[in-house]
Amino acid sequence: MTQLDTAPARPGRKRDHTRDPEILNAALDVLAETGYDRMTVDMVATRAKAGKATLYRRWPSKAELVIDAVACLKVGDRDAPLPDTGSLREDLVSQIKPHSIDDGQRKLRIMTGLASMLSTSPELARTANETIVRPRIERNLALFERAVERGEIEPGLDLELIAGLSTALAANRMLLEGKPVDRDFLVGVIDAVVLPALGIRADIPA
Amino acid sequence: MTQLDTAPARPGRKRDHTRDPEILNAALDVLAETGYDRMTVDMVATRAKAGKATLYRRWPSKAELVIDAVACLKVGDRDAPLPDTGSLREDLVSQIKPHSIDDGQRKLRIMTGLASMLSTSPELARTANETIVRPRIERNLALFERAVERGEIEPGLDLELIAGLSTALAANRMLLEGKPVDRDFLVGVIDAVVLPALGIRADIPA
DNA sequence: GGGTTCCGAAACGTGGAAGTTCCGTATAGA
DNA sequence: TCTATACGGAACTTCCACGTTTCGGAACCC
Repeated sequence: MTQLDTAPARPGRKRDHTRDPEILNAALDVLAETGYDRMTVDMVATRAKAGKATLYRRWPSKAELVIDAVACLKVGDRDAPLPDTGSLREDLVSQIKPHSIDDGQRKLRIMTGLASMLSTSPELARTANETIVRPRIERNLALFERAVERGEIEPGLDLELIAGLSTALAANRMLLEGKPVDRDFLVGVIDAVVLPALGIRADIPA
Repeated sequence: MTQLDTAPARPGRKRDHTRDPEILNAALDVLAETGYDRMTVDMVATRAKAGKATLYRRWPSKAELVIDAVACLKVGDRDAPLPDTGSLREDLVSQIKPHSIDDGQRKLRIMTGLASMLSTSPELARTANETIVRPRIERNLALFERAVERGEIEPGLDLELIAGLSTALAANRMLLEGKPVDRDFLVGVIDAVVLPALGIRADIPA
């Protein structure tokens, strides 16, 4: 019905969409550092070495820019192969790599920056949940289910709840206690909470 | 040196300090509902049926008003007697009362509203931690230690970590999943995570 | 009772950030 | 080559919330 239906061929310079990821990444960085409310569009533009007009040409508002940035957030090592050592503990621990820790810290900071919006915008809450926390939980669930098939843990447990333990505790530690989420902490959570909840006694107590 | 050193006796109407708690409570309500950045001093004044000038006569800025409100937050049932049923599970479950659930939900929402400030203001982070989350953890720790003395759980566990499980999971559930933190959920956390982490097998599986 | 201060309410000044427009330059289509 | 658009950069407008001041009235001390 509109003139754009049949004639989208406009003259003039085309938008350089290769810059989109840089802008969205800059938005995520500023978001992680300052939080949604204190973050300004100027900060994002400066960080991305772009003009503010360029940003508003592509996203209608600050809110939509942030939503898109979260939605396009690199899913991290989703495609990385799941470890399969035959031992659930080894599988879980082998997932804790320096790269994975840094990635997790950044995502945690992004979630913190979004916190004030999560209760206001259900759409953003759903997007953030699906792109940031779900992938991590899904990986844990996959490891758990393989352990069930091996007979290492018994069926019937609330795996969903247990798979979310590490992220919840990590968020708590960083936000409230202000302590770093390092390898020792994550291994400690696995041994002290996750494995016991799965019915696996700590076999390396000393 | 100033005239206030020796002569604090000023004439005129005195400040009605009985209104302080109402104002601080209104501030906490608005904070829980809208979050720190979207909260305005006008909202607090209107909610408290007070003038904005009255608020600024007592607190020099919005930030200090909020800090004071959090610091003066009613510590809830800190003085309520600890349950002592002889069974750790009974002790933990008996703490879950309707009043306690509502109180916890409100405090969780306040923490959410503060989230954007926690990483900015260490003073506020410490205050919020001490008045909101620590009391709950301390109660759990006390119950745990009595269970250690009874021989119900073995010593040497990371009780500090385990005592913070329920609050961390409750925050996660409300903020990310948007589901209510009700009695069933809290009991489920105790049975599926807390007690196993303490080395107590679930004795009521069926 | 006079003077001083507090009260709630409303108007006011100010700064900062969202969103818009303009500029000079660069790039693509006709 | 000419025109229309995108680009980075900066000025600009608009809006909103902090924080201040003013006002009529009420409470308290002398």
